[in-house]
Amino acid sequence: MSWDEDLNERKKAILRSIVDDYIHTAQPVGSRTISRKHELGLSSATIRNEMADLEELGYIAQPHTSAGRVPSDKGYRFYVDNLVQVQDLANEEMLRIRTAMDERIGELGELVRRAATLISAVTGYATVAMTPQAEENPIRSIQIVPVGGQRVLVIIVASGGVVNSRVVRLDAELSDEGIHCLSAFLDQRLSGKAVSDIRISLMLEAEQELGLPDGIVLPVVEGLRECMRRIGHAEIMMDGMMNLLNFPEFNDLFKAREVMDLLREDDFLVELLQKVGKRTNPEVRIGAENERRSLRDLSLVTAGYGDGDRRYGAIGVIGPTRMTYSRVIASIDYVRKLLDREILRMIRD
Amino acid sequence: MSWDEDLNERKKAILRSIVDDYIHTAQPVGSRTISRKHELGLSSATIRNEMADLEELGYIAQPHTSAGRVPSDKGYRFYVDNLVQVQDLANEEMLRIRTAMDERIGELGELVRRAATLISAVTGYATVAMTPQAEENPIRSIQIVPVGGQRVLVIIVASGGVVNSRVVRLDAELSDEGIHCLSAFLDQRLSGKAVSDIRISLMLEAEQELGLPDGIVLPVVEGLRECMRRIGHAEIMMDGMMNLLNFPEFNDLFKAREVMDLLREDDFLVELLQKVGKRTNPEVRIGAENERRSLRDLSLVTAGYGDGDRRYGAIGVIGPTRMTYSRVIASIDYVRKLLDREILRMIRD
DNA sequence: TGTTAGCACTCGTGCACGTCGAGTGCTAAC
DNA sequence: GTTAGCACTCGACGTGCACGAGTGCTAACA
Repeated sequence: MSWDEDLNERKKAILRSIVDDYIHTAQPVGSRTISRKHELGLSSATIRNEMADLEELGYIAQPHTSAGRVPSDKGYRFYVDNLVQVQDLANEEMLRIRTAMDERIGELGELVRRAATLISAVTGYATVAMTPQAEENPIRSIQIVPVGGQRVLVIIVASGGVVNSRVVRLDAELSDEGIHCLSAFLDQRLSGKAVSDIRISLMLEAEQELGLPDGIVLPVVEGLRECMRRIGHAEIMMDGMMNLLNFPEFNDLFKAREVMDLLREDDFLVELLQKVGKRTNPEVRIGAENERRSLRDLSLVTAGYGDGDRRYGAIGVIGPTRMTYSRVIASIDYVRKLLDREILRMIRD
Repeated sequence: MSWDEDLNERKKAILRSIVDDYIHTAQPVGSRTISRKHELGLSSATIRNEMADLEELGYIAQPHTSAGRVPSDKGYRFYVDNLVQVQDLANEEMLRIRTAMDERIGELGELVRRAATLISAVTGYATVAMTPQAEENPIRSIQIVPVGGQRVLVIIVASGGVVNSRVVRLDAELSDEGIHCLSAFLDQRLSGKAVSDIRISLMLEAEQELGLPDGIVLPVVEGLRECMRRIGHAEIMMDGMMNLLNFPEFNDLFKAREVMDLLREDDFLVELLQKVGKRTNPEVRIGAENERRSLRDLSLVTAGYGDGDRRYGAIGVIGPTRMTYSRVIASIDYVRKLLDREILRMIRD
């Protein structure tokens, strides 16, 4: 759209005032309010005239005749595209985020979860995050480590350096050496392969060659499969959903439930975040720009992170359309950068 | 209390009818409803007389003059102690739970999380669960495993067979053999010790004796400490909070928020569940029997699980006072038994 | 003596109506 | 082009009223 032709500077200033005010109060904004609070040097009557124009152009709307104005989706869109000034987070906030993200965490999932927690703490909205996924990820190495009590820790490192592990209970006893041999065997046979290459023949071979009893190889392989399943499937992390209940737009319990239910649909969230996956710059989807009906009163700010190539995930903030876009965009962008850095640190080897 | 003297059989039957009905409808129960729905062979007038008595005795109450009756906390208490018939879950339900709990899961935390999910799925309420904790748990064994990219997996097994692991990024490069040596060194030096025995002297010793560069031992030890911290501190798992929004008693958004906020106070939940920790039989706390103000409209059913000795955790269901006690008690008891079994499997070695 | 039918009474719910005030659009004056 | 003034609109809120569910009480019945 060719926005700039539409609005002169004064209209822009007034629109900005309306949006800013509404973001804070959640109440329709009247002409008098603007002429008092914001120092535009204009009387309420003048502002009323401009507001009538803005309404005709579709940037704002009136909930009912004698109410103030409320930004429309188009109004928010213009605000986000042209009016909002994204400024860096405060130094303390950046420091806090950086410190929390910089604790030598070696597992991506843990890091992403932490990122989500930080973002919702900083913004006060709900955050969703998706871990990178890479189906048909070749196995780089496998290790089986005894942890006592007929249990072993199954560790898998996939290409790209993703690690996953799981404690598995065996159905039979096996010496530490036996476990070590099995570990070496599986590592040697499966390195470079995909998990779908694990076949029954391989399992039988392992049992025969190493002289293993029943009840060893099967649980281990099940564990490997589960680990690879977790690596291959994107994992969704969430935080701060309860924050949403603070906002008056969720006073309608039905709406609140609708959104909460939506946020439990992992499949939907995966699809949503995959779409934005590769776009690193924060992207804003406002109200009805969202396809899902239950999101049409909400806004979504998303950004992708990743290694710049195959492995990418995304983070997103969900809040009312009158969210503090500048702050949200700044936070999400900052955290994204940190994630990018960490992911590069992890895969370099 | 010496309940039985208070109520004759007919009063008991009427009280049971009131509670049963109210649990389903959440509407005050009138005398006519009872005389129609429940086949007691009594007219509404008779029932009215009995209800007046029950009210005087404090078992039921009237929200206002022309409304039906609602069970009081005392009424629920009597119902739970004397009237409710706990019956086993349906066979399919038990099977479903058993199958999900029986997947050779070797890590207690994972198991407990699954237990919580199952309980809230079966009951339709919210579930909280606490993992066993054992502060000052001696270390049984330590293993450090390279996973590529200057990262190692730090694995700790504490007494009682609890396993915890974490991927840690090192600040310097180290060969696989070097890592192996460090692993053996730490394992040998720290087995049987508590985590508080890790001193700077030990770390310096490790660096000198093994000729390690800076940036290796510190991250590893930090990782160990974090693992032990997780093992030592009880972890709280939750599931099904959103279920609560379904119930009309949460239509008051303020109340809903209050409860949700409470459920985020891990400290409070730990304290709560620790109190019941060792009592294995399901215990019911109704309404005002709870100390916390925000729980006074809710009921809590809890049960402890563990090895019968030092290590114990607890699970609990939170719902409106008009919860389906029989079902909740049955579910929680069944899951508890399975947890007991698994925990014994894990520590035997 | 226990049970029941009948009836007056209570009180929350839903609806119509009136008042109040915030905010608007329009007009005329500056 | 800007602003003061004014009539108008409409939601919020309070009041009054009819309705109905449910009660307690009394008197009749078994």
